[in-house]
Amino acid sequence: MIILFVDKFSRVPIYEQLITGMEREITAGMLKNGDPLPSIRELSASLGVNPNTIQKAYVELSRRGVISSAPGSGYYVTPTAQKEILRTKQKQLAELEMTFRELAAAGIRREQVEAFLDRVYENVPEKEEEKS
Amino acid sequence: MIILFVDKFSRVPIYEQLITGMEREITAGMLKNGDPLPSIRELSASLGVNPNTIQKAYVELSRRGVISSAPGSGYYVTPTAQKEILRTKQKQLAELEMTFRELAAAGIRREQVEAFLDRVYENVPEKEEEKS
Amino acid sequence: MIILFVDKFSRVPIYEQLITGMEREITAGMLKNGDPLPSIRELSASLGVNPNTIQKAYVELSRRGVISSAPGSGYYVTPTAQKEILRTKQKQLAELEMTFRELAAAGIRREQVEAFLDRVYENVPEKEEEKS
Amino acid sequence: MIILFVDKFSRVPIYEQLITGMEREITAGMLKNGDPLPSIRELSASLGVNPNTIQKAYVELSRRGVISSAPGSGYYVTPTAQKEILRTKQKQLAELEMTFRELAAAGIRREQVEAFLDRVYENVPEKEEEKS
DNA sequence: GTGGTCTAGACCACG
DNA sequence: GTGGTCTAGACCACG
Repeated sequence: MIILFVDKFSRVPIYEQLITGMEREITAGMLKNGDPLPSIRELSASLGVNPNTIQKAYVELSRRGVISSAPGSGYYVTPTAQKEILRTKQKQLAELEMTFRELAAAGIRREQVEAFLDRVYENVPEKEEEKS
Repeated sequence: MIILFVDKFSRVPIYEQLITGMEREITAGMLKNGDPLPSIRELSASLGVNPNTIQKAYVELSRRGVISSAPGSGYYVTPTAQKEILRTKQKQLAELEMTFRELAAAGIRREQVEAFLDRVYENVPEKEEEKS
Repeated sequence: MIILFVDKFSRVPIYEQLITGMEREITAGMLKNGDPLPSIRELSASLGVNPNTIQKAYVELSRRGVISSAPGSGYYVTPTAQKEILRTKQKQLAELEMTFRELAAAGIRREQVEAFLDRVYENVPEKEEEKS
Repeated sequence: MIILFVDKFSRVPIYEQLITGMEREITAGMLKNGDPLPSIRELSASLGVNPNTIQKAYVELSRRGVISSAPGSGYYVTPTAQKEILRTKQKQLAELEMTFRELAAAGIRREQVEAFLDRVYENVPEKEEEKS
């Protein structure tokens, strides 16, 4: 059972929230290689989100190689999903470099960032190498 | 002499670029307590940006307590500017917690983040206590 | 049905009149938690006020936590709207302290202020506790 | 010795601050019937305020009958100053009626306003009838 | 000169 | 449809 939430008041577009949510389901192992994704109309109904918005998220996830559509039978998780997600996350990290330079320049010390990371990484399990 | 650049084609709104740029000028010590900012019209002309856009940035910086307007006379850096900037940057860091949890969950290991931080913090001078 | 009036010739800026008017609608119970506000274009048309001016008011109300924008869908009254409005009004009262000290110093006696308050508070209903 | 302060960062125009300040000097008895006001150039120098701004305040105070100019010899306090000041303050109070209605409608209870007035009126001496 | 407000109109992303 | 950003240009009060 997939659990996704969308916050329509967020400045993050809903389709991006959907992408992030699906990626989370996959990295958490709730959705595995070959598993079917909920149909667009199903997810649209359960989340109260416009079908076009679901569609947009699915198309983008397909573009990234995380999911794939089998004509007539919906979307399913690809074998390379985990790897592709990791790749986009690494790109995201790289894009934060300018932001962190600003933080550092404003006086935020590395120790504070380390404390922040301690919070983030507590309880993060060592990810065994899964080739999925 | 203030050096600001704006990229009109960036997906980051111009007024946000201006806010970040002014904050950088202040944290870098190019603009100090009591210093006047360039007038709206002046900056508008030198950057080729509409005065309304400059004003939007100045108003937001005022709201944050970084600058203050003396109507009829212009905008000035407040005594608490450095502190207010640090405060907003700390808030920005806190808001990145979810993002980093996603990165961690996707398999980005702490060592990789530390390498990232090494790059960010090389050449960041120890900020001496400035009381002004 | 929302009833707002703006006086274009007032020395009070239109966007401030809009803020006060919306707050009045909410405190009067005409707009409740979760209710959508009129869209910017709609209100612009019905009041004969430029959309930018409407937006300026909406943005300030958002900043105060009274309303919230759901991009692509519109603005909505927040659950905490009543509380936030009360908070800003209390701040407004506090800011009148200097003004009243001047009145008192000039010889306006407390009895006269009490008579003034009698007029203000006649017909003000006891506000029952509304949890929403 | 007259003590006036102006805050160039206030949204209250400087010339209004000057008017209020002069009225305060008079109601406090620092300036009495017939006393000369500081010359415009003198006050301009001591406050660091544009002479035109001082002039504007003096003209408005003259209009209200609080001060009067003797051609060639500057401005002085009129015999009716106290009375005129009281009159304008009463008008100011009346103009606050709408504001207070909004406060009341938002849920600010009369008891809270009374507490506010307690603070304002503590230490306000009973003003004996001075015809000046 | 300065900032503050407002209009008119355009273009964009998002749903 | 919705809001968000931006430009161009005007007018005003204030100093």
